[in-house]
Amino acid sequence: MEEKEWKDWVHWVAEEYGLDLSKERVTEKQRRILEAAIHIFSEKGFEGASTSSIAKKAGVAEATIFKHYKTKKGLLLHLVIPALSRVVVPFILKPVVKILDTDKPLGEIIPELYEDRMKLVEQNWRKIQIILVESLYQPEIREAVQNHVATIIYEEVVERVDAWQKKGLIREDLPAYVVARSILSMGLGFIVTKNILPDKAVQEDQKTELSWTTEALLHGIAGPLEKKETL
Amino acid sequence: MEEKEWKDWVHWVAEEYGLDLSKERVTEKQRRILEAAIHIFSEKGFEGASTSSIAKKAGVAEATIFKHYKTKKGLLLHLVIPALSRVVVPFILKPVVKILDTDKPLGEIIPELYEDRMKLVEQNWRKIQIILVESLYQPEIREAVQNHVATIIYEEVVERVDAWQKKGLIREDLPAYVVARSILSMGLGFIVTKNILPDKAVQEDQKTELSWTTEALLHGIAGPLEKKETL
DNA sequence: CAGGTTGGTAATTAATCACTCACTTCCGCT
DNA sequence: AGCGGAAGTGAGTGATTAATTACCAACCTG
Repeated sequence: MEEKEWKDWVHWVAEEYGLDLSKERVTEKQRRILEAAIHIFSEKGFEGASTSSIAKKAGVAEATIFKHYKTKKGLLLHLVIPALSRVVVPFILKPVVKILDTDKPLGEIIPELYEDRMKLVEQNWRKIQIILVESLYQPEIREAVQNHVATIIYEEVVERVDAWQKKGLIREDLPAYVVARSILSMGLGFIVTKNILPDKAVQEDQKTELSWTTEALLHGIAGPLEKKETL
Repeated sequence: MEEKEWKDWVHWVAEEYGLDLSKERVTEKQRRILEAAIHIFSEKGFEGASTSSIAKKAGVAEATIFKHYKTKKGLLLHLVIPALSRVVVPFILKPVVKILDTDKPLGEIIPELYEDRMKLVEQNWRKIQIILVESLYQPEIREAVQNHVATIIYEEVVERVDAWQKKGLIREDLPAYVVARSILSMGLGFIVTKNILPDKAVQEDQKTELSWTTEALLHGIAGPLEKKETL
């Protein structure tokens, strides 16, 4: 189902902005334009980046950009759309297969998931940054992120949690969506603190840090004198 | 100590950009310029906002902006600096007094802290958004956020956790900074999901949601069949 | 009321912006 | 070989940009 909605959205954007997404043929110069655009957009932001600076960095005439992408915003969307689908699909599909065919305890599965999701984020960081920032200013991108990325990831996690609850691996006295939010929050918080406070908030090697994080997530931070609330 | 460093930074910025921060006297028109700038910067981003549109929204001649703030960036910093100090100080000072003179259990203290920190974020959301986005592109702002906001908040939380660990309220087999990261992560995750997935990720009234979040934080999400890792 | 400071502005500036046009070059196809 | 369309470009376009100028009016202060 999400597959269909996603294609609808892509099709809508393509029509709205006159993008030609059908031909996958990209010339060398087009590749260089996209690469230069990723760098300059992520360094200066969409509005702060000039098409002339992108052309210069790509070693291409400015008119070439407009030949292929019609407008500056068209160029942006040509970056964003493939990046979204390339991040969404692995986020959704990989955990499913990975989890369904193992019987490892959560204490091992979760840090593994965190680890390769973080690798994905690191590899695509520039693109992700562009998408996050521009989703604040461009409604089409915001809607795509909300409806075609965040929602789908979240629902996928909720579904997994639900199954785990039935197996007794997760507490059943908390709603599945609260548990899902907790799992995602701890991962997000790890990434954020690792990037803005590298030496304060992440002091050991990543494996150790992730297993501590998982331990806190699974069994909480309360000490012996803090009594459990009755739900 | 953080007080001194903060003032140093403000002084440095003021000198670097020729800002006059000494005179607190603001005329009516200056107030309207700042207000218009907050709205337009947060809607279009710094680069996307034109000084002429700010002037128009403020009902002021464009030259008036430059009379007072010298450059467009000067105007930005005149927004950012007071906003930073107005967010930093309550974030740091309020929890200390609030916690030191109560003996409530963490199960009550933590949701209260989350709640009024969230109120603070909501009230200052436009300014916070500007600061976060521009810290990606403007090194001075990034450094201020890292060194004068994030670090200080983080260290404050670590200090609290340390004290709680000695009282037995928090597990002692996890490093204090990991616990602090967990507390901040759950709060951040709550705010983020509440804003991008309002109806999926936050379904009940805020009080209930916060107490569930706290419960997950304090006692974990693991079920009876997930055994505790030996640390 | 002379003299200086401050708040405010209309008009203008040079630079830069996204984008277009007329044109050439390249390449696959028959 | 040669045609046709796509790829690519140099030289601009008008509009908009941040910032400056030169100037006015209202204020204190002595």
